[in-house]
Amino acid sequence: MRIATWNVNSLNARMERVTEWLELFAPDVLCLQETKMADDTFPAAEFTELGYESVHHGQGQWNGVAILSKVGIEDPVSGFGDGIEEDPDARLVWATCGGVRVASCYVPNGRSLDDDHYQYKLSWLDRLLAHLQANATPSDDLCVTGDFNIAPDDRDVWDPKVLVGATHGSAAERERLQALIDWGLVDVFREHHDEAGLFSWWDYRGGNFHKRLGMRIDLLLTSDSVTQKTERVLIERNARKGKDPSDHTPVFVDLTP
DNA sequence: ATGGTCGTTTGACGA
Repeated sequence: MRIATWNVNSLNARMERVTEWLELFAPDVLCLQETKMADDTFPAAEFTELGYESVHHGQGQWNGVAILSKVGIEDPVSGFGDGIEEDPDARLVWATCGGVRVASCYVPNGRSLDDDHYQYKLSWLDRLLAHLQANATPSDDLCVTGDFNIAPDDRDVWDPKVLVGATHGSAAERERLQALIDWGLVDVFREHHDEAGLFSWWDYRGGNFHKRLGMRIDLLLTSDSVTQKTERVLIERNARKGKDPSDHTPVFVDLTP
């Protein structure tokens, strides 16, 4: 089973690239982030024609997350569903696909360390952990994936200096990510690759992709049973090339049956 | 020279 994640930076703008990628890589599950559309404009019928069931949690011009699956969409949940005040942003959707509980997450960017949005980012990550504690156990088959807007360590950014005094690598963010890992998840990409400089996002500006100036912020966090079944984890860098790419490229994991 | 690019959109703002 192949589970992929991709921040598409507008599904309207990216639909051709997404359908092309589905045909080329035939993931069983594809988690999307930043669809930037409302539920009533999500192109579910087009995905059905390609063999995918789907669930979308959108709001309109910003945010929006989805899960596409060829192996079933069971028990979909949008948002945290924890009875506390609803998240104002559409950033989380869950579904069980082929026996794996999958989350498509779009963690808040944070903007800057002195911005209210940074506190929202930290509290959002706290709430994700609380949601896991309340709704899952580490012995479940879990794949919590998406755009975390966190570079887990200094190998995951082209120059660690850009993270000094900035978001994406602050101690508080990395502590939140570590708390998810301590609960019972693994950044499964790092089970298979040690090198620095393997990125999933590159700023559109300044030719950063071609200069290899990026970050690895799109993560697949797997529970132990899923980690044990992992054959490979790949960043599909070619999807960042060519006409009208997203600024993120897909990352996927292949599991043995 | 203190920007650079895309997306939402038609004036800025978010990433």
